[in-house]
Amino acid sequence: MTQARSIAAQVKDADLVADRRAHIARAAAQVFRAKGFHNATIRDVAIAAGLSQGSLYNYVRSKDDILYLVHQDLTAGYAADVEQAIAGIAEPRARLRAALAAFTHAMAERHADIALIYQETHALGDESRRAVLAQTNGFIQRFEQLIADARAAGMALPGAGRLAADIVTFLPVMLALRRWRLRDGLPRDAAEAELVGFLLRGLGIEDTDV
Amino acid sequence: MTQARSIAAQVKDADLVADRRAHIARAAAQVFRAKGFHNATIRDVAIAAGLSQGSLYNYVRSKDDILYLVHQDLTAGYAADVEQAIAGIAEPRARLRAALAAFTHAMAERHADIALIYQETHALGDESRRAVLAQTNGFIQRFEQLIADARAAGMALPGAGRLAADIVTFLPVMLALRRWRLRDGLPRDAAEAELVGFLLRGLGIEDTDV
DNA sequence: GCCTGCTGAGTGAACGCTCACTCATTTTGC
DNA sequence: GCAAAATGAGTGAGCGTTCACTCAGCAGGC
Repeated sequence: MTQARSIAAQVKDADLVADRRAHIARAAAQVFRAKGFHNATIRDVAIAAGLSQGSLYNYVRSKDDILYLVHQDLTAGYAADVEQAIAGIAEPRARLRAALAAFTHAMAERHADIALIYQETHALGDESRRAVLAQTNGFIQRFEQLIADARAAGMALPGAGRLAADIVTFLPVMLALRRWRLRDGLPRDAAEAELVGFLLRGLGIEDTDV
Repeated sequence: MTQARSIAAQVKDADLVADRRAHIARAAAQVFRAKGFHNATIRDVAIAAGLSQGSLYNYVRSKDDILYLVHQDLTAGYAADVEQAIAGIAEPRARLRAALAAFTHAMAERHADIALIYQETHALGDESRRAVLAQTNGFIQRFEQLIADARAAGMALPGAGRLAADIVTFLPVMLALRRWRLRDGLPRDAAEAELVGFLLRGLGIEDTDV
């Protein structure tokens, strides 16, 4: 499902490669957030990562590889947030609710990274993009399952579960992509709460449930 | 509100300038959709518009100006769709419902343009971006008004109207930004209908209303 | 302890190419 | 005949990528 694309490295020490790539992904995300992918240069990334240009190319074959590493890292980041939030919860509707709240919170918290993903995914090469979308697809399917379970436990969702999973994993992205407008509105946690409320009503979970 | 940024032209005939700019915007949108803003060259745009590079620069000062024209044109496009859809409807809740349906349909219909906007707005220069966001802001405020009217007429919206306007003008964008996933799901009109239904439930409008 | 040779990561100047933008000249049309 | 508009070769800056070279650290022979 989450078919990771493997990247050949010049350097032979596998642990070193993994460490450096993680480091490169963090540094590059910072640079890309600040300047955008296209305006950022390999030199910028190398400096931010504390490497020389040449050395950088020992861990990565191209600028596209770097963008791919960034995507992988960020996507894994918010997915982990959600997993952690539902780890201890068994009741299906409470579980779904917790997942929605955690995802929504992650979108607000990581807004700059999320905006980066939505702006630059199209800049990935075909192979990289496919891999990243497969990863995202896996995440959405996780919600499909959560919704199916909640439904089995009595949630009155009208319509198809597949589209519902798309909706609940998309609306919260608003907190990242509409930041220019939301900055001047409600305080962040109030906006998060209202958004989750909207999603629950849309799904047919009454506030009195659970 | 929708503060248009004025662009100085080399050519003096104002009508000619307006005509050519509209033409350039359409041609450029086509090119940008196909190759992305950064990979598209001024040459590409000039050829698509049937102009020489030099002539293009008589109507536009920079590549940024072109992207700005594209944004203006596309944003005005879906806004006009919505206006047209609600033109003859007086009852506030029916009016809101029609606006939601029209906007949702426009997002599906114009998915490639919408994806372009969301991917490339960040590539605009500061001044251009501010102008474009002001234009979008005006559109969202239109929905704020529609929601306020529907509320006065009895819609049971919980929470703040400002955020609700953000939500209803954001969720349908999913039909453009998640096309890679939705393509394999429900047929387009079924997806649109379900999405509108979700929004109405979220807003507190019962299907039995109106 | 010391010398020698080897390994492999690190370096950054240089290459080759692309592209936004300019401008001297030509064409158009009134 | 002249002002307005169109032309497209030219310019120079910028960038991803490469590669010939450096050098720290280690193994092994004596």
